[in-house]
Amino acid sequence: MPKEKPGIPKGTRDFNPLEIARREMIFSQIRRVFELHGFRPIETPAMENLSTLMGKYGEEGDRLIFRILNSGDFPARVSDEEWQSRDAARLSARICDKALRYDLTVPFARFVVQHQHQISFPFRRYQIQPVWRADRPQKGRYREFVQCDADVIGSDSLVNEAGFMQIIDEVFSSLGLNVEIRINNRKILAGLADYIGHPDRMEIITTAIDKIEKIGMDEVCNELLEQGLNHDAIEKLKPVLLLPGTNASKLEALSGLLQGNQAGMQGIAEIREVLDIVAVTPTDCELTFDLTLARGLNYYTGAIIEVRALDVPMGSICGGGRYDNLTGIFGLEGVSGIGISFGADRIYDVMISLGLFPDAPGIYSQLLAVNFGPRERDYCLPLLSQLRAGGVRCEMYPGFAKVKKQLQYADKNGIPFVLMAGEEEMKSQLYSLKNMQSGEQKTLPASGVIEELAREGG
RNA sequence: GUGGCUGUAGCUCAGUAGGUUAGAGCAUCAGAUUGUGGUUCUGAGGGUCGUGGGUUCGAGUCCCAUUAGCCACCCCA
Repeated sequence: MPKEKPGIPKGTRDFNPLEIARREMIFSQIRRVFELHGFRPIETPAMENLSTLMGKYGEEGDRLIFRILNSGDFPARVSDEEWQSRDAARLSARICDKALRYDLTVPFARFVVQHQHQISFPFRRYQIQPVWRADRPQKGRYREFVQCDADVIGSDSLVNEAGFMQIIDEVFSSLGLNVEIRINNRKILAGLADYIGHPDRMEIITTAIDKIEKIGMDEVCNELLEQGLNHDAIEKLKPVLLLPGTNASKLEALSGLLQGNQAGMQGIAEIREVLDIVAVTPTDCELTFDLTLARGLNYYTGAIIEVRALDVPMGSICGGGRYDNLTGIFGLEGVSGIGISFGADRIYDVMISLGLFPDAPGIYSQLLAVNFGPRERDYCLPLLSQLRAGGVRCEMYPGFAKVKKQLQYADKNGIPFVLMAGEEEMKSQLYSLKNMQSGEQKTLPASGVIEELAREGG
């Protein structure tokens, strides 16, 4: 029998203790800031009904949803004709009722509608859980990754938008990352589409101009041409997208152009108000109004936000926006919400490449008791209990290995103190305590050991 | 879904114009007089060279297929 090679699905990862410690550092900062802003945690299941997810992320999104094959005799429910059709989308809908969650926003919308009678609005929740996408993995792209979402639902006040700017600023400051927050507004993009005479082509226009930075203006124009926009429209659009200057001057110029366009002017007014509110509080991050920011997720209706690391090329590490009617699809109309999502895994990757993690943030025992034999072991165990009662992490080496081996174990696991007690120590009711960093060794009574560990900041 | 690159020990890689028993470093384990680690020294285990076919007297090396991983596009955290 050939042995099975160990492995995990591509795009997924194992995390060792050091990586966990570092990831936990990111999660705890994000959690701390969310809670400081009054958000409260919820959790939802890893899997949702497939129907809950389908159609919420656009055509591309549907394809990237991980489906879960039904249990039992699922083929019996499928006709021969359906099998023969070989239509993946149709078939999967017949043999899969469930799917892994693709993001946290749609499950949250479902949660809100389902529990609307227990929720008082506006509702501020946060959620830190993994999501899954059947994407082809590459740098900064995983098939399983953790999103850290915060949303306010049931309030259309722009204070929320400003609040999220604040949160983003605080999270990245606390992690020591330099970032640029970019903000735009879907209403401005709608106004722009209208302005160039293609009000119905907003989706195409936005996804095209989103690529300006990547492929350049010329390529974007080519793409728009291919999509059926005429020359005049594109020529009209060009100078707008290249508007130079500060946030204020860009907004000024834009409001001149979009005069009389209701959606556009409203978008401009919204951005201005958000910027004004943000200006009241001090922020570290760059906050730029960027007309070319056009996030694809099709449920955004107002503000759209994206954050990028300044010192490392990486996709967006945080994104979000306002959605006016996400709960509508589940039957709760007229509830506006806004939320953001931190991509913990990308933040981790950025911090690794910048070397921002402290050297040894791991959690390990502070003391190892060397195990000389049954009597010596039983002599030490009560002291270990006492130490733990005082909050000192400690452990007894299992089994009676050579002392050399036991010390090696302490060394490799970064355990700073080793407790040794054999014949001699037991006779005089003492313990030998070795400091692994200095090599220094003291012989002390139990109380002395406890004091020493307390002094070392256990 | 489309394209490019790669696949030799647990890990990182060497491997020369195809030629004998495929190497190194790290890691692991064991020893250097039996209660003292991190340094050093010695030794050991571990590979059907991703898989399948082909060319050849002979293939880790050349050709084809297949598979896995990485990178880019698409889209996104």
